[in-house]
Amino acid sequence: MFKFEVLHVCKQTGARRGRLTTPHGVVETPVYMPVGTQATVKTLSPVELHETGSQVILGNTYHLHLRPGEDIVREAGGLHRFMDWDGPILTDSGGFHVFSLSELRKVTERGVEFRSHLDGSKLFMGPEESMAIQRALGSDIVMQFDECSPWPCDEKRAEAAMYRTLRWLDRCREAGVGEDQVLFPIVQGAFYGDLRRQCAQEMAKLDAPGYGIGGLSVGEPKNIMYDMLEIVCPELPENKPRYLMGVGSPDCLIEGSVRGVDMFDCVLATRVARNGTALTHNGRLVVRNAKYARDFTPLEEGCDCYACTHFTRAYIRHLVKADEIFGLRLISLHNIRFLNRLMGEIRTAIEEDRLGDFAAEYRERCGQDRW
RNA sequence: GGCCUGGUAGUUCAGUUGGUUUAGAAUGCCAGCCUGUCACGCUGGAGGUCGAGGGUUCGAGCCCCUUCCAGGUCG
Repeated sequence: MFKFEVLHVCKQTGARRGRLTTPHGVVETPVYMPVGTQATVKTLSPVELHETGSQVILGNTYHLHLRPGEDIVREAGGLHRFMDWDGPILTDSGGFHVFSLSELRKVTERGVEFRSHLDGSKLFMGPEESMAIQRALGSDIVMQFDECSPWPCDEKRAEAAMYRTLRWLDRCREAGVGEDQVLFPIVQGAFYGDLRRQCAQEMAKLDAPGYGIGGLSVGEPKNIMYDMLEIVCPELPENKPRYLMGVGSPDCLIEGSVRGVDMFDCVLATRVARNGTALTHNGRLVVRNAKYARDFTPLEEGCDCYACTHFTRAYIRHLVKADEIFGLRLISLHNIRFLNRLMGEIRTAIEEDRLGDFAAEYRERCGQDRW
C-alpha cells in the first residue's frame, strides 16, 4: 500500500522525479507539503487545499496530543476524518516541538519531560509515547521521535543527540506503527559532515520506507544546509523518498530538489501570508506596503489561484491593513498555490533534464535572500 | 451675553508643587523580519512652533493677561 518509485533522474543535476503511493492517494514528487499543525492548514478549508493542488499535508503530534488529545481524534475516526482531509497526511513526532516550544524541558534517555505551553502542566514524551499518539492519529507517514540539535551546536553535543536519535529510532520501530502507516527515521548530526554521513549510513542499512533529514534550517546559513544535503542524500537509498523537514522558501525548495530531496514542508508560506507577504516568481511581495495601495493588478500576473483571478493587490492590501481575515486567507491561498506550482515546474524541469538551468535562472532572478 | 471645563503627535490621552538634556504612551502611519507554526506576531522609524499673541521668571506645556475654538451650564 506504500510505495515509492523514481520515475526519472535529471541528467543535469541528479534530482529525482518520483511518485509516492500511500493509502490515501498518490503524491508526485518533489512535493511541498502545507503544514496543518492543529488539524487545519490555518485559514484554509480542505476543499481550498485541494484547489491549490496540495497533495499531502502535515499534522503535528505535539499540538494534537495537548489539544484536543489523540483519544478524541481516534474516536472521531482518525485525523483524516476528524479534519475531513482525504489525502495523505504526515505527522511530525513531537520531538522538535518539545525542544522548540516547551520551557523547562528535561531530556533523559527515556524521553523528554516538558511543560505544556497551554497550561504549564508537566508532561512526558518519549519514542513509545510518540508512536502511540501517531498510531491514534492514523497518519499515513509517521516520523520517528528524535533529538534536534540547535544552531550553533558543539560537536560533542551534536554527536550525543545523533546517537540518541539512533537509539530512539530502535525504540520507535519496536513500538511500531499501524497497519496502514510507515515510519521514517530522521537523519541528525547537526552541521558536522562526519556525523551526518555516519547517521545516514546507519539508517540506510534499515532500508526504511523513507527518510527525514532533520535539524536543518534552524538558523544556520543556507550554504551549510546545502553542504549537509550534499553529504546526506548520496548515503540514503536511491529508491526511497527523502524528506527535508521544515524547509520551504522557494530558493530552498529548488536547491533542495537539485540535491536530491523529494519532500518538503514549511510554515513559511502560510506564516508570511498572515503578515501580509506574498510569494511570487520575482521574489517576495510585501503587499502590505503603501506602494500597492493603488495597484489594481493581481498578486502575481499569470497565477491561476482564486486570489489572483479575482482580486487586486490594492484590495488585498486593504484587507490586510484593516485586519480582515479574508486578506490572510487570500494570501495563504496564493502562497500555497505558488509553492505547488513551483514544485510542478521543478518536476517538469527534472523530466526535461534542465533543473540546473531552472535553478540558475531562479538564482539570477531572485537572489538568495529575496526568495 | 454671564459662568464653568477643556484645547499637548493623524487620533485618544499622560505630563506630578514651573527646573535633569532630544515633551511621553497607546493606536494609526511607514519600513524590515518570519523556514519540522504555542500565539501570531517581532524589530525599527517618521510624526508635536504643547490653539494663537503677549507677559512674569534665570527657566513656562504648567503661573498671569488678551484672544480664538470646542463642550457644558445659567439667563
